[in-house]
Amino acid sequence: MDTRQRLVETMSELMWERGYADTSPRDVRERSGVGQGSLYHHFPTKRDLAVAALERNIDDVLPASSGLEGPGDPIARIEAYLTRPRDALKGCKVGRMTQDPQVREDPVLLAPVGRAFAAMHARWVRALRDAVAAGELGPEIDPERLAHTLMAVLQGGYVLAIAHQDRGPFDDAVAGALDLLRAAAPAPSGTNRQNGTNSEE
Amino acid sequence: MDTRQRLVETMSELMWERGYADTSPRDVRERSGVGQGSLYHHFPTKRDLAVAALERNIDDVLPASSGLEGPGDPIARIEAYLTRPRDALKGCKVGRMTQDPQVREDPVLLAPVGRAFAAMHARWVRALRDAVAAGELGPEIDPERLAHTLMAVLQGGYVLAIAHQDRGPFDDAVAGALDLLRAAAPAPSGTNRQNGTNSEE
DNA sequence: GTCTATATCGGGATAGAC
DNA sequence: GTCTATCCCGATATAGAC
Repeated sequence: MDTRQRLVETMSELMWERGYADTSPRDVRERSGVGQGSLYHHFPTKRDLAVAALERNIDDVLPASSGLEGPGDPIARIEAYLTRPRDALKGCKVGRMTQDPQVREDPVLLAPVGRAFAAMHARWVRALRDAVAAGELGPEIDPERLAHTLMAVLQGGYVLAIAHQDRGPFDDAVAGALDLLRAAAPAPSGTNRQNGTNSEE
Repeated sequence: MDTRQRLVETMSELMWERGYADTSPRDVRERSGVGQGSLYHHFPTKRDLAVAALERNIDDVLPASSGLEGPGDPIARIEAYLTRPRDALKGCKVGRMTQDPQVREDPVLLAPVGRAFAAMHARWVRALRDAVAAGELGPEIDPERLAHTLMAVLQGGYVLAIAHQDRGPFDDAVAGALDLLRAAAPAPSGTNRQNGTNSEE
């Protein structure tokens, strides 16, 4: 791995762990082993390095959601994505940035975050539309809204987990959302949840 | 308002706006107009001031949720609390703390946050239990879980709003949660949502 | 490209007079 | 209780040699 890559990689880690404002060029140098001259050769400012690191973190997180558009039963895809393993106490690499004062105030840093959330939202919307089309969610469900709701459950779940220093609340938040999705499923007759197939009666 | 109060008040504002790590004693002095000597007379360290400010912010936020334990229809109380006016782009005074690296690492600062979330959770649980008891939510609903889910919707809604620099996603997240709650309501025969009273048929 | 040296500034206090 | 002065350190670079 070349120097530039090492810098980006290290900055990405630190931004996940400590955010942008609280990560210093010194921290990056020390963890990466890259010297002062090299750092400022590759990235004229801390902010430039942060932009690269942020893009990297986004590229790291977005692909994980590709399963939402997968083939397969829409609700199963949604459930699979919601319950995929996550380090609840570390939080979201991307969502975290929204709480960093120096990121919030800097359109250049905030823009990629906005784009990433928009891309996630689009995926959610497609999956939820599929679920409505498949009759797994009632027609009264608005996929655009519900997409935001479910993204919020994840982002907020991290907040709860960190506040309690316990991943339980995160898991609860997700499980509660799934309970609600199942309870909201149209079930004209019989509420058998064991059989996910769309048997025609 | 005396000096000490002014310091706490100002620190509270700044912690809401910028968090703990990124707020300096200097910022506090400049906004409050309190001199250097006074500041360190009342609070030996920045951290001590932060603890006081944090408690203040918690006392500011918690009472707003008292309506959850209302009298009145449980689902109406829940809806009223979820839709109460909030400044989505500023975020939660208390939840914000969980993303501040220096707060996360400091048990003394994190503890009040954990207690506040636990208190909120308890209120949510009581309201949701009431809703189940009133037959407004199905018996398959677990109030403990759903409480975390709904708290996460709010906390995560702030994240979405800031990422998009638009309160729309926050409102969507809340509205989507309400849609789901209504869709999940037991409706043995007929799905009339206009009439929220518990008519005995 | 990388190294070492140097510079400026603000953060977070402490000291002691009034 | 409040004021002014002072201190040390780390953040964020810049300079110029190798």
